[in-house]
Amino acid sequence: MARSKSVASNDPSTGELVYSCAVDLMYERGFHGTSMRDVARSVGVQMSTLYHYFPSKQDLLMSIMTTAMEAMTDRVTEAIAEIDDPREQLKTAVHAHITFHADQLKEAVVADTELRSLEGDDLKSIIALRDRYEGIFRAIIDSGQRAGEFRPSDSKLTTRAILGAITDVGNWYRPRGRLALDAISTEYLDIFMSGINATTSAAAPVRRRSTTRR
Amino acid sequence: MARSKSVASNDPSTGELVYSCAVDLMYERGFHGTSMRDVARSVGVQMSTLYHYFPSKQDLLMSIMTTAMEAMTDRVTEAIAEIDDPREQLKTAVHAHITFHADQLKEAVVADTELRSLEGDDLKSIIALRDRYEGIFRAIIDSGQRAGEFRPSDSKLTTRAILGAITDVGNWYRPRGRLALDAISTEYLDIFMSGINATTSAAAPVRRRSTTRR
DNA sequence: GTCTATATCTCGATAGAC
DNA sequence: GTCTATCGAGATATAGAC
Repeated sequence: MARSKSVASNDPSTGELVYSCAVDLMYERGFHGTSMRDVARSVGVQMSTLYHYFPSKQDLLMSIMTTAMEAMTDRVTEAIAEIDDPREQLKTAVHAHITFHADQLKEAVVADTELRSLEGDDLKSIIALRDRYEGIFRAIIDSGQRAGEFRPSDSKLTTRAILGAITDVGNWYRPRGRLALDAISTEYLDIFMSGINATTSAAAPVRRRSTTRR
Repeated sequence: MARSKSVASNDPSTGELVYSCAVDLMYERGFHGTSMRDVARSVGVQMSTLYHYFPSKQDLLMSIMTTAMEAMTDRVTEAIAEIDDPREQLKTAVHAHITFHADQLKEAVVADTELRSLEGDDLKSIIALRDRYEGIFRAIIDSGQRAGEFRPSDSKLTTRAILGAITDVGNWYRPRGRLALDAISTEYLDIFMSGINATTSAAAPVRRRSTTRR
């Protein structure tokens, strides 16, 4: 499990390895379930080497969570930047959120679940990033309601319902699983947009997924 | 924060206090973030006293998670027992899940989030309880699709979408919050049943919540 | 930049008196 | 059933050589 000798040219640096091994371990066991000894063993260095790159375990977590939250925010912001229609914006934002959770699964889950391991200013800082992120989705819901495209509802609650569902994808998604990523986000979108009822939308197509796997 | 002297007659026993203080602490800091010393201090006894009631910290967690999962399963099972219509069943099951997360918030969140702190047979045991619980919801979705009341979809994914959203309630719900419990479950149900679109269900009533708080 | 070595503390758990 | 006392392991973090 430890690092092997470099052979190719652009191997990850030790600093990058510390970061990524910490992400792996904290994804599986959580922050408090992961010791700096575990991280060092996983990287293949002595514990004191970790402290050359990060001043403390808390700092290591902050680095992971900040990076993940900002990457996720950038991804969604850029995805919807050129779109005006709220329905298309929501579709795109949901897809971006889900694909981020798929291809940066571990970072995303750590960012989603380790708020309670932070204290003081660190906690405030990440809460601010989270609120900003939720605000993107809520703004879409609000604008859709103002435009009459979405029915009136408590937009904060509606936002939480959608984000709760699509963030949960990180709790079960596995890269080589049964479902293609597009199928997942399409199905979620259908539920949010039209619900599961058969009667109120008789015109809804009976869309069946192909058997394609990614 | 420690226990004060008993005055009334039916105070909780020490064993019950160990359990409930552990739930409180693990809800706030997680299993690995909570030490047996923390629990003992919170109860107001010495650490060795805890081991008179629970043979290990793992066992204490198992007791909490098993109790919570079984209580949640019983609650939903009993709630839908006399109901035949899948739509009514889903409505009732969602309401039961959300109210359980409201009035047994801490136990529920611990049960929802500490799977990764378990190992071996304990892990298998709780996974079995979780699968059985998800199975209740999936059976409702399946029967609704067979009856033609719900549109065809991947029922496993649909179940996860719904459970993901309503389980997330435990991450933000606070007893004296802005929203009444019934308003929360009604809004979630509306989204699952009919979606957020305005156009596909022009007949949908513009239901506005009263300002009542619980 | 990585090592050896260690300081200091807290962890889960137990022995045994009362 | 609760206490005092303690064990051995493992925690975060640092000092200082190379």
